[in-house]
Amino acid sequence: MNTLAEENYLKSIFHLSDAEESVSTNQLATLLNTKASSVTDMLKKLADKALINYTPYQGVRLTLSGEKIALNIIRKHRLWEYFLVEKLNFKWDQVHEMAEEMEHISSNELINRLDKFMGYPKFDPHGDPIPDINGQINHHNLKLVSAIEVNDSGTISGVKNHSPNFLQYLEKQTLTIGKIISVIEIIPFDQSMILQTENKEVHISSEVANNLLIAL
Amino acid sequence: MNTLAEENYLKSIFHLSDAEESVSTNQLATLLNTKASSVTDMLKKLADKALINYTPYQGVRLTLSGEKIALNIIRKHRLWEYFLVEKLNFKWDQVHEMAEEMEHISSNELINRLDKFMGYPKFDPHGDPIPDINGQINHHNLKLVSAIEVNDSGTISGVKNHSPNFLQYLEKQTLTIGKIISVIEIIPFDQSMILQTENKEVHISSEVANNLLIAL
DNA sequence: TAAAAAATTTAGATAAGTCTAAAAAATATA
DNA sequence: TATATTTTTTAGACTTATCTAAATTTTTTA
Ligand SMILES: [Mn+2]
Ligand SMILES: [Mn+2]
Ligand SMILES: [Mn+2]
Ligand SMILES: [Mn+2]
Repeated sequence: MNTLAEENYLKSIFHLSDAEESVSTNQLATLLNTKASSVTDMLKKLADKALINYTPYQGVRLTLSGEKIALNIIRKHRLWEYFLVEKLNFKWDQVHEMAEEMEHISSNELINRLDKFMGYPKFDPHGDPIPDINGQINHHNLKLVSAIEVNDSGTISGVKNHSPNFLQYLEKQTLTIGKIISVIEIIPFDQSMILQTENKEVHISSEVANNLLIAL
Repeated sequence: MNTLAEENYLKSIFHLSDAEESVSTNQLATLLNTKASSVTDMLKKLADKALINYTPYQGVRLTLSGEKIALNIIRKHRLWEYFLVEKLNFKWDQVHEMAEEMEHISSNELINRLDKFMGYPKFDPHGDPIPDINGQINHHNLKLVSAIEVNDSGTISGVKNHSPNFLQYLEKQTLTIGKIISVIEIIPFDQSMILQTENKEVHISSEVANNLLIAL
């Protein structure tokens, strides 16, 4: 199988990938908190294993088999996060680091039984979709709160930033997954927003609005 | 903290330790499926970290802090095995390899919550006692089935061998943890034994009797 | 479009954990 | 108790994943 380091690279390439551009060495170095030269070494290894398409200086894309592995790791990560929150009563800001370790437990039989045990959840505690056993993801159409307008309302459904600091702040403002909000006012000076939540008015900065996802 | 390899060495030293003798390099090499020279290297490292007392050529013993770490890993191993059997419905012969990986998940908060979630079980699926949060073990007094006599009876409470082959055999003979048996006859020629189980008579070899533990 | 800047790769080192082969120490045996 | 055998350690090498510094390629900018 693949080493822990290889799995982390594949997952990071997946997260950085989009339809247009390929993923650069520096993007990976930043995300993985390592040096560009280390990334280059690993890219050669992953290319040898046919998990990525890599042309020196041209960045990298996952092959189909690389993407399959990445999706399986993300599936494991999100199912373990769900387990930690729903079964062991952790808060949503406490589970990411643990899941970073647990996602590398190799048994697929284990993860499939865990999935069943929890009733096949579709989203993790941060609103991210959980890939099913075949790697299928249930995308839903989310917008950044910063991109909606006064009087628009909807359900908070995801976060772009997963840092404990941010998640704890949202918790305090009752801006958590599933909560319904509407936009009362947008301050032109700094693009900060005044929101109506289920129980109070909340004033959020544009940075916060830029990292919060909503289903209209 | 400690690496995965260090944790596995500490656990193995613990399992091989007894009151009298210290653990030898070769014993460790055999159990860990590695070479004696590799063991020597690691023993130096663990001694530098004050986790073992090591004198070249004289074998090794855990220090108090080494033992604490070993017991914590064993606690994790056995709690995860319990989880896999009781919550995810694995059989007792399927869980050891998975637990070998899961015992290295670092969070103690996680394992303590898992313990609570499962109702603080005292024994793992193989009858082995689960150390509590302070490393205390609930020893109970078990005898090898090979050491008891005709007409003795008791409850099957543990196994010395954990191989899937052996466990599957026991399952087939309904010689599983908690079952009550009594000795009908011991064949002098080969020390094999005829046992009365709850629903049938079973004839077991002396090898089997030597790996099965009973509470009288 | 040539020079400067930025991004990426190569070269050479290092640390952890393993190995084989050889040397040294401990133990068994005659 | 000397010699043979077994056990253990040492020496030197290899692999994985990382690093720094230097070289190379690409991109930007004047
Ligand atoms: Mn996460
Ligand atoms: Mn998540
Ligand atoms: Mn086990
Ligand atoms: Mn067990």
